[in-house]
Order: sequence, then C-alpha cells, then structure tokens
Amino acid sequence: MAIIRNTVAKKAVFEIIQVNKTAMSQTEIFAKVNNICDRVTVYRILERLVKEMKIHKIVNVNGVINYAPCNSCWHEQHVHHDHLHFSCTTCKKLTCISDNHIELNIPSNYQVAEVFLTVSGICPDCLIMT
Amino acid sequence: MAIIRNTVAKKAVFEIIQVNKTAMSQTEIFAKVNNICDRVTVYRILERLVKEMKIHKIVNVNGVINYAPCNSCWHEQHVHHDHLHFSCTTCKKLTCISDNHIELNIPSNYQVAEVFLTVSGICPDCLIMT
DNA sequence: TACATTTATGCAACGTTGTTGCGTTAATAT
DNA sequence: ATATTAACGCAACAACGTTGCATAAATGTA
Repeated sequence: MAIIRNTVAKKAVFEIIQVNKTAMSQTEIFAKVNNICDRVTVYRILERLVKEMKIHKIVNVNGVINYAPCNSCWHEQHVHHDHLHFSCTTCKKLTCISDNHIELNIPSNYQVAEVFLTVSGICPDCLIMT
Repeated sequence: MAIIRNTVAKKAVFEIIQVNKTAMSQTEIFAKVNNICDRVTVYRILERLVKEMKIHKIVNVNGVINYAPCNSCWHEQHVHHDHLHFSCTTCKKLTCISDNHIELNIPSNYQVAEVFLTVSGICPDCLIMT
C-alpha cells in the first residue's frame, strides 16, 4: 500500500529544489530548510522524492550527490541521451543542460540502462568574472 | 624539486591497479595490499599516482571514487571525447571502454574542460548469468 | 469533529570514506 | 656509510550517509 503523505518538511524541501536553478546537495538543502526538520529527515525526504520521480539524483564529478527537479528531464526508468550536467570548477554549481543528443558506441554485449554525462569547466556566470 | 620515491607500498598498489581489469575503489585496493601499509598511505599513494598520471580517478554513479590504470586513456589535462566508463548495476564493477567519440552540443558561453561519460547497465559477464 | 491507522519524524548512535598533523622510517644521492 | 627528505604510521578529526526505535502528525473514517 504505502500511502504517500505530503508533510510540511517534504513540501519545503521540494519547494527549495524547484526554486533553485542549479542542483543542490543534501547539505545545501538542509541549510535552507531553517531547522524545520532534522537532517536525517532531509535524507529520507530526498529518497522519497527520487522514488516518486519528482526530483533526480546526480553525482557530481567530486562524488557528492546532488538533487535537481525532474521538469523536462529524464526519469530513472528511461534511457535518455539528450541530457547533460555542467559542473563549474569555480562556483561548484551543477547545472542541467537539455537538448544534447549523443551517439554512443558501446559493444552490443553490454546492456545499457542509463547514461550519465557530466561536463566540467567554467560556467557563463564565472566566465564573466575572469 | 620533490624527488619521487618508488616505495614497496607504492609498487604494490600500482601492481594491483594494473593487474585488475576493472576500476577499483580505495577500499578494494586496501583490501588487496594485505596490510603491507596503512590505509592512509593507500590514499596518499593513489593521490601521487594520479598526479604522476599513472592512474586516473573516476567517480562512479554512486559517488564512490574509483581508480584505473592510465594505459591508452586520457590524462586530466586533456579533453577527451572518446572514452567512456561502464558501471555494472549487478556486480558493481566499473570498466573503461575506449573508442567512443561523442559530439557535444553545449552553449558557447560555457567553457568546457573535461567530459565525464558513464553508462550504467549490465556488463557482459553478468548478462550471461541471467 | 474525534478517533484510529500508519506514515513520517527526531534523536542517538553507528558506519564509511576521506583528510590532517606530527613524529618516525626508509629510499635515494653523495 | 651517511645525510637528506620523501614517504609512512598513528591518532584524531571531518563530511556524508544510514539504521533502530520510540514518538508525532497526516490522512481516512465514523
């Protein structure tokens, strides 16, 4: 069964993720909820939101897990070759970039499920500062 | 200056990484060195080997950092679009797959440095077991 | 509106991965 | 053989994430 409840903490976390333009880590999200709930709760809410496919999980190039809203994006079930993440080495922000169709050339004896494509470099905002 | 020394522990770690066909985490590597040295030493050796470009660092889809030998592969300094990592969801092994040229379509106001391309799914070895 | 059900939470404790400081050991050059 | 200093061991810490269990609060129903 498992009836999903829409709690205040869950609404707050989802709101934070949706408003933010770039992907956020659990630490950043917890810092923004203003002690409305425990840090463990944030972990559990994120886990649920991923399962409900309202947000998605992205591993940054440094290994830190980030979360972004699932707007026009892929879902875990589907193979998408047209989505990309940009990791800025200056401001550390992780941004989703759509419309990036790529052709893979993987041996046929591998069964592909998901494609993770992350590009590191300098984002437009930081490039201006140079 | 910084003269590089070829210690027994370093030789052992490098040997382990080279012999193994798939990329390994620090934990896996440390488990194989048979207490020849401390776990902190393994971290420091890996750091040095990366700097010397004898091995390279790959972040797996779960956020765990893995290490693989730098044979026909890319170096951190260069942009390579023809290298790919396959992360098996069954055996958790991370394998390097070469010859995978991809075309990116990133807005020109982003300055690209490195491309990280990881594909998850089921590897040939695990596919046979199905 | 009050109550029952059970999902979601708080707290505490633990686990893993990775880092830092500092005194000691051992690899290389002379 | 000795001096130099890179590399190491140990201990302690830090960040990130997980688990168990008692309690709180959403939701459906009377």
